[in-house]
Amino acid sequence: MIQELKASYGHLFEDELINEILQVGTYKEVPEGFKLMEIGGYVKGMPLLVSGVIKVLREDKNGDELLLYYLERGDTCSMTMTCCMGQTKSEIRAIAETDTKLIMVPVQKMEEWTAKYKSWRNFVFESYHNRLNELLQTLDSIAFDNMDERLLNYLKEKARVNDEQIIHNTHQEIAYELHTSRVVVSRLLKKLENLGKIELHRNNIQIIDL
Amino acid sequence: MIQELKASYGHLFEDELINEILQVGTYKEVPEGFKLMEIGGYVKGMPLLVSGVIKVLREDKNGDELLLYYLERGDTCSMTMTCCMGQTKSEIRAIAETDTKLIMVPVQKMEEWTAKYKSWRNFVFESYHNRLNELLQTLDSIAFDNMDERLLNYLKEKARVNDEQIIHNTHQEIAYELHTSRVVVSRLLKKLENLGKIELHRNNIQIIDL
DNA sequence: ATCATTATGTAACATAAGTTACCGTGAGCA
DNA sequence: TGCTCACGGTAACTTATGTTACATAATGAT
Repeated sequence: MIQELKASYGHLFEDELINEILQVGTYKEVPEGFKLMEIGGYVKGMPLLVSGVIKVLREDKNGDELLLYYLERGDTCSMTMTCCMGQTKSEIRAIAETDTKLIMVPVQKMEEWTAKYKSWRNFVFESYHNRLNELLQTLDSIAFDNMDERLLNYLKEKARVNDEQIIHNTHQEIAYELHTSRVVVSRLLKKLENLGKIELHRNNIQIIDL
Repeated sequence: MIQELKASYGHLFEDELINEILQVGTYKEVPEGFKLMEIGGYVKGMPLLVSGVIKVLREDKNGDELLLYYLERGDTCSMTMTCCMGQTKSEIRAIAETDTKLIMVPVQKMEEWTAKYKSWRNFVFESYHNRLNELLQTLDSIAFDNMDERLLNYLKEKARVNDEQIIHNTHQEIAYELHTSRVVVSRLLKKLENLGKIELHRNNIQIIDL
């Protein structure tokens, strides 16, 4: 755990804080698809992401989803922080996009460290900053872009976080995360294929040139 | 200034912090329509809202706007906070929806007080929490609702923050804040009038029963 | 090999929203 | 009074997206 922690957070936190984290934090590995947080659920710990990717989703009245953003190494979940503090329920769902390693820190420490460590304060504020900006970007995309642009962004982002030129998803799954229908996704993907930007295969999409 | 501050924040902050705010803060009154923050602008102070309403807007590539949410008494601008800390530019525009009174606090104090005062920490975190949730609600509305529902929400929210049953806006202005066209707004407003929910007049809308 | 299941392709149609155009009305002003 | 102009009403049309339906292809299980 100590190597993992230092590798991802050593440049951010002073040694004393690193030691505190080691004492109270618990190391956790979760497989792809693991649900880390459910809407309406209470939060007991705050996750520090060591490796892997977590996708954060929002749900509509019918139970359908919408992808908000990804969390990556060095990130933490701001929603969790706010929830911890206020003892309120989670507004989002968090699912491991890939196999993921993380360190869980008990909620109480969060407040304590904010007073005690400047580096922790910076980390927390920067974290909020990043999450707010990512939410804004998502909102831009939904409010201002057509579905074809959103799909293109989705493919790019997915390829980036997974560091792969092949998207391992069905059209149905993509439709679900973009909150649209399978037919629409198939239609637009076919257009992208005809433009030579991607190649469509069963269960996966090969990115040629986005 | 001291009465204003105590009235809006006295129950939140300890006396010592109130005194610090009085020493370094500057009292400001701005008229309706005043631009408090521009996209791309740097932030020198953090606003504590004493009275009035501020609307927070996002801009698309073409320079058209979208209303994100309102700030009210007791609120502060989380975007400002994050910007201050990171010395980054503003991602949003803030305009006084009504005549507004506020106290501006220099950025440097923000960090200092976070270490020093528990009540300030709570205030800052709660503020982030509220803003994140409001952004999520806005996002829900845009991602999941049709324009008629968004319009309805808009009217309700506008009536609420201005504490009035008459909306003093042209259809064009409403269209602008919802990021749609005047014709669409007129069309949907007429529907609402036919349903007996509102009455349309020149330059204003009388709310009957939303 | 046969069959069931799942993924994808595609047509045909429905609907919400955006666009263009034109008109009437009321407010303010010369 | 009459002119101008901003505001709002509405028709007609386009486009993006959602929906339904069905066909075909790939996969895996038996």
